[in-house]
Amino acid sequence: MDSNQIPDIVVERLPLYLQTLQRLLKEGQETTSSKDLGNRIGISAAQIRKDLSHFGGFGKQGTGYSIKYLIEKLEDILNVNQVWDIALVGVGFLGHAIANFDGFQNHGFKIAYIFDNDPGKIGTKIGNHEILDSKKMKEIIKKNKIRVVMITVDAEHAQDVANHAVEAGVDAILNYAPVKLMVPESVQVQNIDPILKLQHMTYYLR
Amino acid sequence: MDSNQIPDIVVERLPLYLQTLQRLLKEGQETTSSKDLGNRIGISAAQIRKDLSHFGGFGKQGTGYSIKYLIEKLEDILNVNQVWDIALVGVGFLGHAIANFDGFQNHGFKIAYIFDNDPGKIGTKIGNHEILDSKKMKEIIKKNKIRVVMITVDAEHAQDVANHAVEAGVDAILNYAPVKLMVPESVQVQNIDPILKLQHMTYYLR
DNA sequence: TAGATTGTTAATCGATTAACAATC
DNA sequence: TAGATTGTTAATCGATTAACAATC
Repeated sequence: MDSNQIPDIVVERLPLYLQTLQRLLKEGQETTSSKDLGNRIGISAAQIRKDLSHFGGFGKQGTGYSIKYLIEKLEDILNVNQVWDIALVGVGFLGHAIANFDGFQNHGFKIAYIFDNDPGKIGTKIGNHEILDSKKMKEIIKKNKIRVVMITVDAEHAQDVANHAVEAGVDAILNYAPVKLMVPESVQVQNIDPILKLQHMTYYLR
Repeated sequence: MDSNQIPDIVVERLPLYLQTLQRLLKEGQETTSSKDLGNRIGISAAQIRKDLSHFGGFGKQGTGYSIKYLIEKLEDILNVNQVWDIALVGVGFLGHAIANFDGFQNHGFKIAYIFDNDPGKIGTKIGNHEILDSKKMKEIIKKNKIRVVMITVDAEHAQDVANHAVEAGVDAILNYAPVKLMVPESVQVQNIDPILKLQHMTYYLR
């Protein structure tokens, strides 16, 4: 166990470990080793052991790790042994796709509120969610203590939405707009931008 | 100029530099400095200069970088001074959203072919693209020398699609399915998975 | 017991930062 | 000229890997 600050690059790998372990469990496997897990993920066994050792000793010499137990531990560490209500802001094609995505539920998340500022959309439904007026976002986030927001509005409005969300008390933002959001240091931001990923790959295409 | 292998972590940052420079150009700015750019992106000026120095000297002492010139150079380096035709496979909500996204065009990409295996979808249209039968994917990719594929099918079918794409000659895959794809070393893979990003953030939420 | 695999320490490797001469 | 900023070298920092005693 290490009570110092955990490097963020280690934290970043934990969800990947969790995902892989969950797949193995589903496939009926009961134990794994750092070697096995590393092979599947494409990283070294040493790195997996080192990463996990920041949080404790979860394995047994000779036999490796109980998948079920390690999943539990990782869920605890990542705080996904609970369900986080998410507010989704922006109902374009992308927001619509995310609102209809059913993969969040089993992994610690739930789209709980959906906002848009288009009068033509407000009041209509996606699944069983009514689209709410963005004007009410701040109030509703505050009242329901929502801490996680997904932003799927266009680049021009993303910073505005982020500002309102932060004022309402949100402290994690998953941003799909192609802009760097300016937020207080205490607020987590992660970006998803397919263009950056594509351009990263085309570098290698000659 | 450095003729050795460029670290991938450097390559990964270049699209972000390009994106930021394009925004600055749009805002009417004509020159920038490593300090200015660093401030906007949230990294050090030294790192930007070091990164760029792998590819050549693009700036002028005292005045910094011509934004227009640096954009040109980065587009050359990233091979996005051309338009890459992309094949999109899987027309669920997400595939639909991507097919309708108009942000690719100006950044080096174009959705050129869309595939699905659902007879109810084949032959219907998204915008002016007809949805084609996945059975024809391999042939069409080969014939049209498509090198980039986006996979938006579910986790169970993603590896299958990847296999066919690779057999057809594709060498870059943007994968939205929550699985690690097994492909030859020569094939680039990038993953987009919102759950991993969300769990990365919830680690920090106490 | 013999084989396998952990958790941890030390060694290696690589990335970032600081500093500065060169020069616009 | 004086101020600003580059490109590059050396110093620092941090992450990954190798190795191994402990032990299931």
